[in-house]
Amino acid sequence: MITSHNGPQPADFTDVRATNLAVVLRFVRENAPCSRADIAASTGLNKATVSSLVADLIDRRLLRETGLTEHRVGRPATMLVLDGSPYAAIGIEVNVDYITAVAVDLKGEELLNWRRSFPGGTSSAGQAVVAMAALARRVISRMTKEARQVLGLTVAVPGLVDVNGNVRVAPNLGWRDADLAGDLTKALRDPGFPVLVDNDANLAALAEHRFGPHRNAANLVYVTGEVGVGAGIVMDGRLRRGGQGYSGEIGHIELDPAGPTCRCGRRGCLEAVAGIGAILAHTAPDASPSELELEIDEVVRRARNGERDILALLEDVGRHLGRGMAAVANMLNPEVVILGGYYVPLAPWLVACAEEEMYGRVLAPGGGGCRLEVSTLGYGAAALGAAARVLDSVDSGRLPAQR
Amino acid sequence: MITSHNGPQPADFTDVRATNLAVVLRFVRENAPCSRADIAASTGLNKATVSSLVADLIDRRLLRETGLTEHRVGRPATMLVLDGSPYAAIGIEVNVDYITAVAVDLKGEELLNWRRSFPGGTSSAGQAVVAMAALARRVISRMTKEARQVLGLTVAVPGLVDVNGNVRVAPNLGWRDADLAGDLTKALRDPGFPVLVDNDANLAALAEHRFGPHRNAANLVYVTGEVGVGAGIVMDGRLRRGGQGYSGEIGHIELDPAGPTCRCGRRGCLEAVAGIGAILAHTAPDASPSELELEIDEVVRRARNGERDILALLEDVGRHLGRGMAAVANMLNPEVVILGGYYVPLAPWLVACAEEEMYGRVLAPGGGGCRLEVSTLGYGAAALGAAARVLDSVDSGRLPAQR
DNA sequence: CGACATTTGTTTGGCTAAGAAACTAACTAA
DNA sequence: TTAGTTAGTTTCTTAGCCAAACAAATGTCG
Repeated sequence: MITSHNGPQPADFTDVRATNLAVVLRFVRENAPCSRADIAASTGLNKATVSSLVADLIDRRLLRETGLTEHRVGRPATMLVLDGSPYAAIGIEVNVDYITAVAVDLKGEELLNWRRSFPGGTSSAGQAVVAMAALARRVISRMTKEARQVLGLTVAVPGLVDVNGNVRVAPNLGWRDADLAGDLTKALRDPGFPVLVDNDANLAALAEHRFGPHRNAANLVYVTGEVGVGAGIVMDGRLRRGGQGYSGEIGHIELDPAGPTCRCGRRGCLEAVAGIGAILAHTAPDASPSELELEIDEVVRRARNGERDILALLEDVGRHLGRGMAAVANMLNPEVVILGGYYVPLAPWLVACAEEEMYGRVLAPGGGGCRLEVSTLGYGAAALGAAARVLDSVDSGRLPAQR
Repeated sequence: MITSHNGPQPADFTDVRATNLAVVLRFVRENAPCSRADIAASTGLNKATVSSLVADLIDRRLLRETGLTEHRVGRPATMLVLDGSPYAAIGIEVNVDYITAVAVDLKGEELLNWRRSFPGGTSSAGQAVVAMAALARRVISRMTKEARQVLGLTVAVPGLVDVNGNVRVAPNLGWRDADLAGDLTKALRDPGFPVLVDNDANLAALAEHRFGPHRNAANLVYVTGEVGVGAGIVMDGRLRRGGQGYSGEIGHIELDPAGPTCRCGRRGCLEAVAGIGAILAHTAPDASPSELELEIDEVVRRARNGERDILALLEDVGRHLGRGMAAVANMLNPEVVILGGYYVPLAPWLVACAEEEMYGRVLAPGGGGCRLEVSTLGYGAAALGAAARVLDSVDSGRLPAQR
């Protein structure tokens, strides 16, 4: 059944074509190498239709024929695979102390991953645009040199990004009301591909949804573990941004009215009791943002050494985290909640407690089938998701123009 | 853009037709009376296509031509309206002390609204099926007498209902693992229309989404105010049920580890500090479920009289409720949170406090545009939503067969 | 080895349904 | 009466899916 998801929009033949092109593309992505006959059999599309769709996709160099099948009864099949080579999707993540750029091909293979230090915490949005544009230009020129067409660029920002891609507030960067997408487009002088901006947690969720081990889950939540705690929500296979794009702001869910003071001014917020800050408040109260990674390494070292107070601290944080995740699981019933950011290195000491708390608090029998897992995508999840955002629009049928 | 929302499903012409029929149907629902020319102009469909679609819908008696327009320049337009008369959708709500059945026509006009007392709290699911089937048969025969074709029947159950319509747990009814949809279909002996089961909060949310004053909101949350507190979540225009169908279980979000004990055994759950039970625990600790309505009336009377202790109690509950709703608003960023059930009569004394707490706690600027409102649909919201569930499948293109 | 079975992918023709443009219809205004 | 305006239909074209026949390439078995 076809359903337009942004209100009553009529459909026509080009929509059918786009839908079916996307179906074939996604099928090959998941089942490569496969033959036209496989596609027809599995999708229910007619063989003739599949041939036509595949021809179109080969013309656009999204698919490529590889060799034939080995000895079997009947005519050997021509196998098809994704042809990543002529395209690239760019994701950029801006953060307190660095900017990361990644480029991936259609398959999601990482083509480059550049990190460049940048004083995000003390720079204006304008300065960030200049820095991002410079980095982006280098990435674009590298891609061009490799004869790849850039399909799009998405920027991941730690903060509230509205549905139009304007950054409303980015507390750690000190930005307010910045039209990042517009300014960056201008700075790149009409680059000929879409430039988008989205929240980092949203994009990390997208990365998990496309590349992670739980990519089959239609409902998942990604939780960032930085100084701030945010979430990206995928429900029914798509990112859900809410009315204005501010969904997933779980950091200030109040878990304990008698808890410690949060930087938002209230008490006992999830962020204050289970954020990375809650750990560092005990171990390195004066750490600057750029030292976070080092400090966390130190916490990991001490936990490995079995230091009692650190272990107790982590258990405590884990329990609070579990309580917060129980709220998430109760409200959204996702298949999986994925912990990211600095929760990843700390996971060995956090997750058991968190899981126990969570499962004990989820109302649905068997926890509603919701698991608590740790991200395997590393720190670059948001940048990777930003690139995935570009691929998503290809997957939903907006194919690059024919050669 | 067409997007199939349950995985990669190919599209063909019948999908285009179904989509466009649904577009026209929805347009007329929202803009009746209107002419074919209006439809073409607003939807972007070609005039010829609209004529063909409208002819089809008139054939199926979903639309009807009314008179012509009054004197204007040019040929007068034939106006179109929804033709509710030949169809009916049935919604049934089963509860602790009664079963409600409503029937609506295509426009959502209520055709009947029958309430029948039923000891849900002490009856088995099997007994409930017998009672529901008896009631349903009377409704069906009444509809048949009125020459209406029944398009479907949906049952609203206060409890966890999985994605297949099985009731996993319904604490207040004492049910577990009941295949209500299957059993009711059997009891009705192959009724020739779909029989579905869903959670009451989900369906009430659907009722608000279709009939309520905020029907334009693509993102809304409906909160039940009964002994239990649950939510139905609409995001991007559709009900979001989560992985197994258990989304919206906000009643046991833990707001205060030092709070009063909840019936789930833990402390400080939203339900325990802001549920209706939290009020009655102070005013009528021994009330049985069937006396709830009376007891709430009594609370309203005393609040109207300005009794200090009652007002303080309601303010306190309102503040806790506001904290819970802040968690909802932060996580989902809906356009509106709608309070239902017994919160409605108590709203005059609850909402101001709740709003204040909520707005103060929502991180997004301006509360993320999220308002707190009170349901205007009355106690029958879930039953009405159950009927709306049936209309939804018509609206998404599954039209009844041609005459 | 050759006839036959099996499987793949293409070609042909038919059908559905949307769109463009011309046309008919029914009115107002002057 | 004539011109202008808007509504809705008719006719024709086109996109694109499907079914069925067919061509191609291989294995199998007598």
